[in-house]
Amino acid sequence: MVRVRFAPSPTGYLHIGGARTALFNWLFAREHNGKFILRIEDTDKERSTEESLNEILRSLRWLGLNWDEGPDIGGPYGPYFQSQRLDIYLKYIDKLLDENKAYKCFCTKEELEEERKKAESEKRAFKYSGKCKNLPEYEIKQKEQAKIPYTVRIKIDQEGETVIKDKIRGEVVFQNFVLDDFIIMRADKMPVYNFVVVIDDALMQITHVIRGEDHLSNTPKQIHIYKALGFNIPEFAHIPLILGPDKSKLSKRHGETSCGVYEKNGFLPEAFINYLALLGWSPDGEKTEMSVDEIIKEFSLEKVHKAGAIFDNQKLLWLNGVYIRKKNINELTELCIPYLKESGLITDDDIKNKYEYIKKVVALQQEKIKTLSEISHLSDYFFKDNITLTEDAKKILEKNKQDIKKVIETLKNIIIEVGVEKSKVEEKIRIDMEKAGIKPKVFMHVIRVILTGTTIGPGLFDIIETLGKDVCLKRIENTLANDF
RNA sequence: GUCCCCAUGGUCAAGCGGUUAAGACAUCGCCCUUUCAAGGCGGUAUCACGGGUUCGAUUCCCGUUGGGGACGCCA
Repeated sequence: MVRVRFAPSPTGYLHIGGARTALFNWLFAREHNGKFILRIEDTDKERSTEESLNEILRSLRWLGLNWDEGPDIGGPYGPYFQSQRLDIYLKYIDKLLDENKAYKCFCTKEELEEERKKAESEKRAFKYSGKCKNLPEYEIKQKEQAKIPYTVRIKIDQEGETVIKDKIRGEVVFQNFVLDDFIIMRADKMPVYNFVVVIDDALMQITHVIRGEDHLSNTPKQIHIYKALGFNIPEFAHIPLILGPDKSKLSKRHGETSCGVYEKNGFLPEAFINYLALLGWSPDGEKTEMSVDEIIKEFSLEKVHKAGAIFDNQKLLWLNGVYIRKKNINELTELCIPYLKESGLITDDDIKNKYEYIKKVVALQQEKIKTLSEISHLSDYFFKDNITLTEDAKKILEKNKQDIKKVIETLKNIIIEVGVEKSKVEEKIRIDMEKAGIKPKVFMHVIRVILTGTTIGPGLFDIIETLGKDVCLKRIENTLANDF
């Protein structure tokens, strides 16, 4: 049975890199009918918050990455908060101490800091001196009685090498002498990440550890702990990092990295998943639009790339547009309504009373919007009483100054006479404008501008029909009042 | 600095010893068109470098260079 896990620490929102790590784990679990486990790494009490936790869970749910065991739903290997597993960790610390595989270290932070500086000035890598490794028993007792704080270090045999079997990178070899007797428990009795992660993965029966490449160099440390404790070593898969445009690890300084913000900005989860899955992985390089089911079916760790991939907002935006265009209009309307409401274009009453109108507007904009949030600024003239002209719109009027009055009056008569039904009004406009000696390009542009205030938008006759007779006539009168 | 990982167009990427080196995004033309999109057609653009191995290297090996990551009593 495949068991994988995603283990975020609740010290902030779920960022893009985390989301993709979660996604790859989830895909692997679903593909193999395994379990996807969510574990919260909240041993850093200072920085962990409840809000962060909720935000992370929210984003995972938004993406549809459902977990089989986790903090909110429990499971047979709980608890799923590391902060609730302290006694377990301490038990294993004691075990290593008893078996003489670890020792207490009374060195202070200051002492270590000095050694570290010294190593740096001598241009060599810092390694713990091993000063406390062979303290005589009586000295340890003495120090303990004197309540001198201590950390616990694991003994690392300097001979030999540690081989990581990685499903993506093959065998990665580290010489053991690059490691020192590293700390596994802090002076405040809190075990460190590299220790607890091993205990949890072992006890939770994790079979495959799929995580970011930034953890690759932690892995030899963890393997030593697995071995010291006699645990089975899981398979590893270190996935390439997501990079910013400058090719360094994607982070805040590259711009927006929070999943939650992508949601707010009107990205669709299916588009986001599709894009993320194809970052660092591709089934054949051919497919770019894939449903979640297809991705699950095709996913394999062996086809994951080794090199990091730059996050390309532009391509994500394009893909989001593809998904928006594929949405059926009822669903899309529902998705757009919150954005229209938030920008003050519609009220709860409008949603009840003018639903069909809203839907028409959304349908007209469907092929233009790349994110849901774009619906608002593209559609304001459908909802506002008074429109304002953009700079480009003003230019159009300026350019066609001498014809404006004729165009508008002709239009007014047409609407009064035949109404606004698309087919009728189009035919009539074309005929009457020609009679009046006005070129299509001129009247089309002028009408668009006086009805919408902008030079861009859906088809003109769609606009007229959707706005309706009253609104069209009102905007015509307003323009005539301006006296050209 | 030490250790580790990586290297096909601007970006995502196919390729797994013999190819005119796919495809997508972006970009640039053209078409469609009342505008903006969408769509259609076409163009520009890639194997980091140097050695091997081989009849033949983008592909295998070794170096160089370049990029990245890790080196905490953070996770």
